[in-house]
Amino acid sequence: MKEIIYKAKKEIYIYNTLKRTKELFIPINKNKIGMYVCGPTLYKKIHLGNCRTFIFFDVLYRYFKHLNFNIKYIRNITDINYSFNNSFNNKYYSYFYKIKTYYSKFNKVLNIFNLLSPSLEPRTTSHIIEQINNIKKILKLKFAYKKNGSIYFNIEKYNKYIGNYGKILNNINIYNQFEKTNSFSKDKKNNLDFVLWKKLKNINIIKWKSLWSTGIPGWHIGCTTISNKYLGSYFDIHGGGVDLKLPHHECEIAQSNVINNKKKNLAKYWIHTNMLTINNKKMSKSLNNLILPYDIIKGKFKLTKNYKINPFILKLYLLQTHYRKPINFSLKSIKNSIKNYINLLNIFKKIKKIHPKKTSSSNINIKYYFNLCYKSMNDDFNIPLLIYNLIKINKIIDKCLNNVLKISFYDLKKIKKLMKIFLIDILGLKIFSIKLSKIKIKVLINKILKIRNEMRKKKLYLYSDKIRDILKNYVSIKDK
RNA sequence: GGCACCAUGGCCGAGAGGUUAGGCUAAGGUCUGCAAAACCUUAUACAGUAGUUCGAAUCUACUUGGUGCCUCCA
Repeated sequence: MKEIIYKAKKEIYIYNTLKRTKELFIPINKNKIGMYVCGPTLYKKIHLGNCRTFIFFDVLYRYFKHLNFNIKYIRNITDINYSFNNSFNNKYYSYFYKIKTYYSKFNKVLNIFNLLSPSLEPRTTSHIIEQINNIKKILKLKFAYKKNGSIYFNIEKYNKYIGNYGKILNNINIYNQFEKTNSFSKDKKNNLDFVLWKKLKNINIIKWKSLWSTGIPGWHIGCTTISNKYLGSYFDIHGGGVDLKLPHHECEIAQSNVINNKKKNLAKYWIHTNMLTINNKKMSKSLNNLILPYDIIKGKFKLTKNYKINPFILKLYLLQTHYRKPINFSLKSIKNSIKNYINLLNIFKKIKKIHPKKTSSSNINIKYYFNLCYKSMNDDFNIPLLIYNLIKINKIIDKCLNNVLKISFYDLKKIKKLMKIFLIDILGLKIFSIKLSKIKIKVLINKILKIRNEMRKKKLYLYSDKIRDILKNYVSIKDK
C-alpha cells in the first residue's frame, strides 16, 4: 500500500505578541515543545468566550502532535482567589462543593467539544509551598515589600533594574499613566504594584500560614510558579486571552524575570486569542450577556431562538474566525453557517456514495490541496483558511457525486485521508449524521400545520385530528 | 488620554499582491407523475483619500466610523 500522507514542513510562523510580528517557530529544545495556557478560575460556569480560547489551543496541541513534536501542554486551574472567600460564605463545605461542581462542569463542556486533556492540569492550591518559596526569593532580592502582613511586588524598582513592564502591551509608559488612576489599596506604594501574598482576616476560612501572615498567594504568582515548575524558567509558548495581557501576563513576566534572574520574559512565543463579543460588547456578568455553551446546545438560549445547535457546528463556528480577530456572536451569523458546516461534516457519507473503478483516472492534484492545508496552518494557525480549503475540496466531492467531475479510486482514498487528518485529527471534530437541521424541521411542521388548517376549514376533521395525533410528540396544537 | 484591533454585496460571513470562498435570499436548470430534498448555473463587493506596484479587497500613510484593554476577566 502506498504512503498517501504528504508530510508537512515544520516551518511554522507564529504571531508573537511580545514582538508584534510573525516569527519562524524554532523550539528551544529541537523537537520538544512546552506550552502553557492560563486556565479557568473556578468561580462561575465557563462561557463560550472561554471555550473559544481553549478550543483554539487544543487545535494547536493537536497540530503539534500531528507534526510529531513532543509537546507538553500545561493548563492550570485557579481554585483560590481573593474574592472566593466572600462568594462561598466562608464555609468549607460551600467552598469544596462549589470548586468540585464548577470543575466538573468545566470538564463536561470541554468534553462535548471533544478537547484533549492537557498533559497536566495543576491547581493553585496544590502549589502553595512553591509559591511561598518564590515570594521569599523576590523579597530577598528586594523586588517586593511587606505592608500590613501582605507582600507587594515593586514595579518602580523592577522598571529601574530590569525595566520592561508593559512590554506585551507595547506600552512601557503605562507605569507613568497608571499614577492617574484611582488607588484601591492604600498599602501599595504605586497603583501598578500587585499582590504576591494577601493577608486575610480571621473570618476567612480558606487560607494558609506563611512567615508573613495567614493568607493566600496572589493570582499572578500562581501561574509563574506552576509554569516554572513543569516547563522550566523559559519555555516555548505561553497562551491566553487578550484581556489577560495586562496585568496578568505582564506580572507573570516581571515575577519570572526576578525569580530566574533573566530578562527572558518567561516564554519565547506569546499567543493571545481575541474576544467573543455579543452585540459588539464583551461578555460580562454585569451586562448579563454571558453565552453559556450548554444553553445553546440544549436550545435554551434566547438569542438563538431556542434552536438546538450541535456542539461541533458551534466549534466550527468558533474556529472559522482567525484567533486574533474578534467574533461577534449573532443568530444570523451562526444560522447562515449551519448548512455549510453540515455539508462539510457529511463529507465521509458522500465519499462512501462515490464508487470509481480502479482503472478510472482523474485530474485532481491532491498533493496541491495537502500543501494548501498545511500552508494555512503553518501561517500563524490560519484555521479559517484551512476550513476554506476544506470547503473547496468538499465542493470537488459534490461535483464528483453529480458526475460533473471524475475522480480516480486512489485519489478518492487520498481525499478521505486528507479530510480525516484535518477535520478529525487536527480540528478535533466528530462526524455525526444530520438528516434535517432542527430549523428545517420547524419549517416543515409549520407547512404541515398550514395544510391542517385548510382541512379544518373544509371540515375534514377526521384527517386534521390524525395530523394532530401524529405531531403530538413534536408540537402541541391548540385550536382557537 | 495611552496601546491594540476591526470595516467585504440585499443579509451573514471567509479571503494568500493576479484566478475573486461559502451560506441565506432571488432567477434559471438537472432530476421528478406533481412537489420536497439534493445538485448545477447566474446576479450584486471590498468605508474614504492618497501612495507603492505592470497589477491592491490584500501592502504603506492619513481620514472617518466602531470595538477591546488600561479594575476581576479567555
